[in-house]
Amino acid sequence: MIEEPDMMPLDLSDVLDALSDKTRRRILLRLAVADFCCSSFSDLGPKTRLAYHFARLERSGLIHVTKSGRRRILSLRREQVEAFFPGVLPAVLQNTPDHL
Amino acid sequence: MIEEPDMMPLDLSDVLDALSDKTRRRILLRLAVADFCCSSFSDLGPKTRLAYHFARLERSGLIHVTKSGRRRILSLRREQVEAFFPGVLPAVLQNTPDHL
DNA sequence: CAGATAGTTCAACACTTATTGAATAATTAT
DNA sequence: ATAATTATTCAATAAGTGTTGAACTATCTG
Repeated sequence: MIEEPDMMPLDLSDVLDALSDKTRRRILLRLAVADFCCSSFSDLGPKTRLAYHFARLERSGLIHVTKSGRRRILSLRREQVEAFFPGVLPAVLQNTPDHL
Repeated sequence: MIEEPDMMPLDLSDVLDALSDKTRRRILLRLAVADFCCSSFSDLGPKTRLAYHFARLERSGLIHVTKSGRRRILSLRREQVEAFFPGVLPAVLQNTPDHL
């Protein structure tokens, strides 16, 4: 099995728009530490609201979602984002407080 | 006359939202080089459309507008943005191509 | 099989955004 | 005062955003 290159091109407007929401930034901040499943974020809002933001993050290309049993594992597409727009994601996340 | 501190607080969501538009990023890219009046950007779109984007940039706190005769001079609030969200603006502008 | 778990999709709603043409205001020049 | 320049404001329109509750799908457990 070869690693998927997963080089779907990113659009800076889409990325920044995805980053412009506080809930989405908080999600990304946690994913910068480790992968998590959707329900790990339940403290950030009701699941139906989160599902919307997960989908938003996925179609911007910032995260990747993998099915694992009945879970969906979210992971940050750090290298890809950095390859397209170096410096942007680190700068934004460094200015995103982790406290609720 | 004392310099205005002009420390109106910036909000990261507002800033990123302002940065998520390509036309607005192109405006900022030019303002990173020098101050310009509104009509200097006429190649980026009709004036009424630009007026909307100028207003959007101003209320996000990214630019400042000064009257000078019949002109309005736009300037980038670089220090203030950098003071609030270090690294964000440079990272975004470095990933914004200058060509049309 | 039934029941719980994990998560999405849908429809409805209120709100915001971006764009355009027409009208307007302010300033300067003749 | 008239006209030109610079730029904004307004109303209308079309499309996108974020939120919610209800319904749904899929998976696992007993």
